[in-house]
Amino acid sequence: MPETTAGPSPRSDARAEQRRRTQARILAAATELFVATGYERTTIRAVAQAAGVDAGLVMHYFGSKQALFEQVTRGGQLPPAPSGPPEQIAEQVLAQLAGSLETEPVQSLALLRSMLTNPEAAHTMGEGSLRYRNQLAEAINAPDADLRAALIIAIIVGVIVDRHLLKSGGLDNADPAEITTLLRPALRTLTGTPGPPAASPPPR
Amino acid sequence: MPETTAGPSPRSDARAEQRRRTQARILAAATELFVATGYERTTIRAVAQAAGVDAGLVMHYFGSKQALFEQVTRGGQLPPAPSGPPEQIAEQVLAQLAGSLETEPVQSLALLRSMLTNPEAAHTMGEGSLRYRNQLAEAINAPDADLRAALIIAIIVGVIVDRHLLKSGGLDNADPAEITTLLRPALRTLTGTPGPPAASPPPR
DNA sequence: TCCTCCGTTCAACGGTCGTTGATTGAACAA
DNA sequence: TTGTTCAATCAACGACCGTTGAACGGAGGA
Repeated sequence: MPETTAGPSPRSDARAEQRRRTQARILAAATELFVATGYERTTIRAVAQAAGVDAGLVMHYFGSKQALFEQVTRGGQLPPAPSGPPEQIAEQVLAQLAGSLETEPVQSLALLRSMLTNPEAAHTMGEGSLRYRNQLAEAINAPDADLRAALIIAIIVGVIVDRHLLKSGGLDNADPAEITTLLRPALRTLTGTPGPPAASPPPR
Repeated sequence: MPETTAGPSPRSDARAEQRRRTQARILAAATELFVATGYERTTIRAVAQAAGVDAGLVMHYFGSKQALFEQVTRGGQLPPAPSGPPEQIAEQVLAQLAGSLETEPVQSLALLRSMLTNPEAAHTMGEGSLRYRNQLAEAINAPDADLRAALIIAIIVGVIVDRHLLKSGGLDNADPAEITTLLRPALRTLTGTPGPPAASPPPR
């Protein structure tokens, strides 16, 4: 028994390093498979093979398939909800969307794809989404702000689903800048655009 | 052997009637389960039990689980793509969306939910969606009509997914009329609204 | 050196899945 | 009636799943 009770081997331990590396490899393989094929089709054995280890080791480290999935999605944080003056909300949402279009937020994708078949995943994302939506609604000063916020989220979800999950939707390979440019006027009709009279002159 | 070779027993056959009824019951149960839980979690045994028959009978009538699924989604037809003057396209899309918000198009939902986990389903809907998108793009006269059409579809998909599949999205229980009212200006920014100078005066 | 720890593998379990083929029993034709 | 057809059931198969517990083997401390 070691002398200190306040930590797992403070000295440099080659085995602990190896353990961490293997865990990370398993987590990476699991993330990739969950995103690619969803919760149901992803098997512990496939994750283990992709990580180059035995299936039993995955169980030993993560306890169960469900726990592994939760560990994967734990890393996927929603971006901070937009705030500030209403005319900037659309810009913030568009900026976040642009980021999601270029570099895939793999954890969120795993959650999104899996929540359609896995009730646990639906619950996990449902909570995060609710917080984001409430903050978004708060930033929109309108009597129907809740519905407007829900629609904005629905649009974002639709674009991400279309691009990353349904590969044949027509938004794959599209330029993120063009997408945001076309989406800007549409989102502004939902965020309020209160003050300025002539907001978006259509190019004609 | 009957006298006519041109049809399966033209006289009233109680067995044929019973057979048709059972097949319909299986198909209804399968549709409901595919929509509710997706392709992977739907088992032949569960379908059979919900229809009050044996699992073997489902196989005998439909051949395989995949064939049963295709039979279910075969009935789900996309609405005719909008056409006519650009300023009416948004209205036609909104009208179709309103219909989808009130009475669930169960076959399309089964496809939509399952295509996120089942590659075959993704391919099936990908074809139908492509036709719809091309027609929609043709009705929009703009250099980036293809991308605009894809975005319109993405928005519709997002709204339907949010309302019917992710139950916690904030669009469930929302009034379809309110949804379409809020979505109208947003869609008009995508369909073009070409001629008239002052198209949509924001309520102020 | 011997002993212990621990990352890792291995074989196997109970269960469920899609699928199959033999079998039953009632409705039909003769 | 007798024989045939066919909707429907039943038991079982092989495969794969998540999960478990015993066993192996190299590294670290004595």
